[in-house]
Amino acid sequence: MASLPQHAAAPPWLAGLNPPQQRAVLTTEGPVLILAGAGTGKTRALTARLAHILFSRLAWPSEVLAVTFTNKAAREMRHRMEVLVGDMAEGLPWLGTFHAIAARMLRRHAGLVGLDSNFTILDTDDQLRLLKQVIAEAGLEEKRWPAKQLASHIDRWKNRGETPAQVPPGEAASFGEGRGGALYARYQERLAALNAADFGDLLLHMLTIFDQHPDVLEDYRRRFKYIMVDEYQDTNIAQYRWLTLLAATRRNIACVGDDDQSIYSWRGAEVANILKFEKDFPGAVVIKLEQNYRSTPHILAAANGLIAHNKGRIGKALFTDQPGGEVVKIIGVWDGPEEARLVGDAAERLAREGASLNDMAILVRAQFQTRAFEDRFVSIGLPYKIIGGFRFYERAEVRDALAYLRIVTSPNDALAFERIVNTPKRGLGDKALGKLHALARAMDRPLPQAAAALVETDELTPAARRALKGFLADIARWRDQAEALNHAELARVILEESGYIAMWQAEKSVEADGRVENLIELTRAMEDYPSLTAFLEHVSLVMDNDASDASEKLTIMTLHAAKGLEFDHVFLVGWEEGVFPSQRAMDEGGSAALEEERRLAYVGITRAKRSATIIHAANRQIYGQWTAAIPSRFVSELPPAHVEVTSTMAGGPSLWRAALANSGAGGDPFGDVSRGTGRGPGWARAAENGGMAATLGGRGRPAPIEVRASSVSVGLAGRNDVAVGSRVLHSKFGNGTVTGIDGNKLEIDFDAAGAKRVLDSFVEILGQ
DNA sequence: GAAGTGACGATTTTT
DNA sequence: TCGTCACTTC
Repeated sequence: MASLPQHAAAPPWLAGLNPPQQRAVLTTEGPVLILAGAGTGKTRALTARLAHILFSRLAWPSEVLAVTFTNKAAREMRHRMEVLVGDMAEGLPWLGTFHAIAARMLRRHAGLVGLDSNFTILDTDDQLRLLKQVIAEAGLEEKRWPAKQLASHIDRWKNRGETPAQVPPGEAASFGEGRGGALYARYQERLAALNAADFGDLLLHMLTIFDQHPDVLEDYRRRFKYIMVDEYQDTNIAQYRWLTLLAATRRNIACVGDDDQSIYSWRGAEVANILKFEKDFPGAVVIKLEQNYRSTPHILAAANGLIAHNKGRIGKALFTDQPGGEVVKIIGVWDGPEEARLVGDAAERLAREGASLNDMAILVRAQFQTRAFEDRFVSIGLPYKIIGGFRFYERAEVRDALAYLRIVTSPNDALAFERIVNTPKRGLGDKALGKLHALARAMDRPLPQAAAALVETDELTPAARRALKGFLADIARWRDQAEALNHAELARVILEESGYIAMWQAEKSVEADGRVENLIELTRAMEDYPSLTAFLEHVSLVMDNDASDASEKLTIMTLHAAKGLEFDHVFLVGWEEGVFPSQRAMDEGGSAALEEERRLAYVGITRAKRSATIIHAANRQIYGQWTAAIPSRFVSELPPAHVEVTSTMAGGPSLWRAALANSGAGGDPFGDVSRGTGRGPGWARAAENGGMAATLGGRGRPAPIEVRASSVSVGLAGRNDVAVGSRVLHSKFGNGTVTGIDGNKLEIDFDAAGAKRVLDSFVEILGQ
């Protein structure tokens, strides 16, 4: 208490903040909605606000609830707090993701919902396997009623905070011959029996506890003097209810968000939450952060102009003090491969001019678009990384390894047991496992206990019995060793002795090598945690995979994954109707979905600090079909004063102008393409012999340099310098011998990577 | 229990 | 088109 900030001098945490940011920091009492546009220093204001509360002794660190969506955001906030307030940040026990905080709470009150405080947190994979069992048990056909679909229903219900009893009957009936609700209820029973909770349960159980035990709620209400929420536009109904319950008495809640960046409605996020904030919290102060510190004026103007086409926004307009800058480039190209070539060239040019590849990103709408870029960059040797796809802890081998660890720490973890009982193969097939399941059900005991009983009987064949007995003995031995060994060491012992790592080492493929590496990395990562339990809690809640790689790489990722990031140079590719905005999204969600797609475009543009390049192709291969495409409607929604439209096609600009003026059907130049030449192999040939050019109004352009569709006949795209037996070099897989030729595809037996099919344009002949 | 075959379907993804 | 998954076949 010695040095309370003086009112006369501005406290240090306000230094460098603009007036609205300062207001966001200083308005601590009562509900506050901070509308923070892209690049307006949101995190900075949020951390300063937290520092202000702590330094001004308005609350102790343990009395502040600060919630984020991702671990990354939580980590970043904690890190910034450490810089601002030093040690005090360590005492911020309630800074974390919704799930991490809810899990922490739930462990304290688990008994109130029939769980033990050491309950396991299931991930999607466990959840799915459990649901499969529930569906099978109900006598439903798995084919007609896929577990995945039930999982998404249950997810949706949980996102809305609905227990089985609260699901609207009509909706519950829509799955499994009217039994959706019963299946949900049964699933919850099974979870309770397993002493497990899925992600959705973490919050749902807390809501149940708050409803049924007002004293618990009251306790938290008293504790949290200040509540802060990041990315408020992404909250779902359960999170919203959880927050409003906690904030009800003190009403010191500050929500930060941007309705224009709401892109997760398909995951249960309710933009409505942010739109109705003032209604929920009468007297709320609304602060808009609109000064952008990231992008140049043209980029901002383009983004503003685009998002202005959305209705139902709170409304705000970003501005910047920055001068000058380039306009947003819009480039029309012939097809996907050309798009990749163009981006590759542009990236190399920027790199030559001194830019770092780390400061460039290609943003795609959907994962399938990454492929063309990967192909191109592999062939020209441009370093790139693709963000997304499988995360480290979702990989099968990592999950198997974790199951081994789980079965050692929690003897009754049936799901873990089931996962690895026959991995590696121990000769325990369907028959043996069937008996095991039957016994477990008859005994009404967890699987591992049934296994212990089963080996004492003659039920199993001698071989199976021996195998199961051996496996149980292994587990018991590891459990004993757990006390003596450090947990990372224990993990290594387990992976060795179980034969698990040997199983992958025995397999000669690049994937298997990668898996072995992942297992080694896993045991290494364990060393960063004090105990096995701490590590397991970490992996169930902190599923991110920050592969820190020092080398410079161009980033390829989805628009969704790019939210919150920034790059000097951004390439926005595939801006075609159907691709972006996504046809599927629009089919499913109508005009609301279109607006969300537009917000996604807005997020994309606002990632760019110095340059934004939008590309659209006239022809695109989707699911193997060549399709003529017209430029995205978003292209024509960009304010003309801030963009420059070009095309790489002869006679292009005028055609594209026509397309821009009328991006609907009728007048677009590519309508002719689809009618005139159809699709498939014929297309490529037409392009080759000029037939395509003719349909484009006689102004031909050279055929695409690299038509690589495998449907193109050998004579067109195949190369004649390779033969079976040729030694070749591939930029990704190294040296190998050609074992077969199929058009422009080669079958190659790589020395290191094994047999693969690759495109001939990717290999270099080494001589016979 | 491995390997081959045919049907199917295919956004966005965090925890 | 291509990858996944369930199911057949040796």
